Amino acid sequence: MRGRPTRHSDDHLIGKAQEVFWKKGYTATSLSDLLQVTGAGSGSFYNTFKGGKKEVFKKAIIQRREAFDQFKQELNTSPAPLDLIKSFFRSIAEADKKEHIKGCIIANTVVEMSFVDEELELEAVNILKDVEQMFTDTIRKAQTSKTISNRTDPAILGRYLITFWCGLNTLRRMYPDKGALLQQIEMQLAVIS
Amino acid sequence: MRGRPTRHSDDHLIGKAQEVFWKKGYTATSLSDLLQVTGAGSGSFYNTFKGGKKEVFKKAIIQRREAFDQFKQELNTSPAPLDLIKSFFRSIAEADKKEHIKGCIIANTVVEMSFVDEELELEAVNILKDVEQMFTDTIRKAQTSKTISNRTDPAILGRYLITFWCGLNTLRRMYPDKGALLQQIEMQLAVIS
DNA sequence: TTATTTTTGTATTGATTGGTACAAAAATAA
DNA sequence: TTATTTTTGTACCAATCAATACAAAAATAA
Repeated sequence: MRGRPTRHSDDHLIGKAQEVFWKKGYTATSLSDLLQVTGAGSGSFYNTFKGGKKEVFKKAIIQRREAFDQFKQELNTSPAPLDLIKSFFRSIAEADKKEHIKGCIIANTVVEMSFVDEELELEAVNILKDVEQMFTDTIRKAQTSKTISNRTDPAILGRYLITFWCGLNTLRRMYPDKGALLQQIEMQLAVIS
Repeated sequence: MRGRPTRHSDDHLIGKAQEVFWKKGYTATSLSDLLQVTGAGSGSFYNTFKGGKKEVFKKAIIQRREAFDQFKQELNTSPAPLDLIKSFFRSIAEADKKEHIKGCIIANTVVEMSFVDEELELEAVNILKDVEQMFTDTIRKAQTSKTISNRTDPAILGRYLITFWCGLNTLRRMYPDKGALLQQIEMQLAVIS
């Protein structure tokens, strides 16, 4: 391939941009924020992302979807998939304060984008629905294999877990504290047993 | 009192501003948005709110706190306060689509302001904590009066309800639909019984 | 009436916004 | 080497941002 070598790979730019978007959200993140954190100049930046700020944000969101898809793969090969999901919830309590306050970038996006950008809103909503589907499927299997005794419709319990996830996204900011969060996580996970 | 009469009362300005903030959030709402929706000119606007955009937002938030305080008053004189809270949750399902997508301005603010404005973030967090306290107190009374049989620590159940409220704030955007929401609301309220 | 006070409307500010233009740099292909 | 291609860095752009300056308007007080 011809041309001057790239100093800033797409992944590097998206990764760094994601960090800022995760903290400040889409609207509050300025282009100069992105240029500063990535180290790229605006010429280089727009050469990479013709769609500008919105394109990078979308790619940052898609990167989170891919991380989720990878988790789903691990679930599929796990002997106890429901335990893996429960462990994931419990591990949230272990995060440090800054991570609590950042929350989940997908849930954040659903809240922020409602009347700001329809396309980005839908993208984020669809990811949450995929996560919900994963919850539902896993719970259904756990019911079939008699791993859990709760016989409530798995669709309702899956929706219960995604609601908990989104609630946790705010609770973590109210109480960015391991003890408080773990107590609530254990109480809510006990429903799925 | 001397001086030219006010065409735009504080309450009118705050009320109209609140509508825009509720939909678009703090950052995405521009001053010209506010001037357009209120009908005021920038001179008049800044004469009323020396603190500019931030002052109006704070007053819009405080107005929501006052609406909550009023609900708390009604709770205090109610013969069945827990039922009033449950009815409130159920009434959420009845809202129309636009209301679902707007969600709760306080929960929205907690999510948006994390790394944007510490003062506004704290203000919103404190309101949610007050709501949680109301949940906890009401549940404690219902346990004492043997209105409910669940003997879990009321602090945990109060925190459970505020987590549900915040989760609902995102679930409503995923499924702005009466049936889906009511099903989830009934399932989660059943825990408090 | 005249002086004073307050709100209103308009013009305008400087700073920041997202985004372009363009030439130099730095690689490969011919 | 020379031509071509792509990235980079800098200068710059129009539009919008939140906010101010200021005089006319419209009331009350003296």
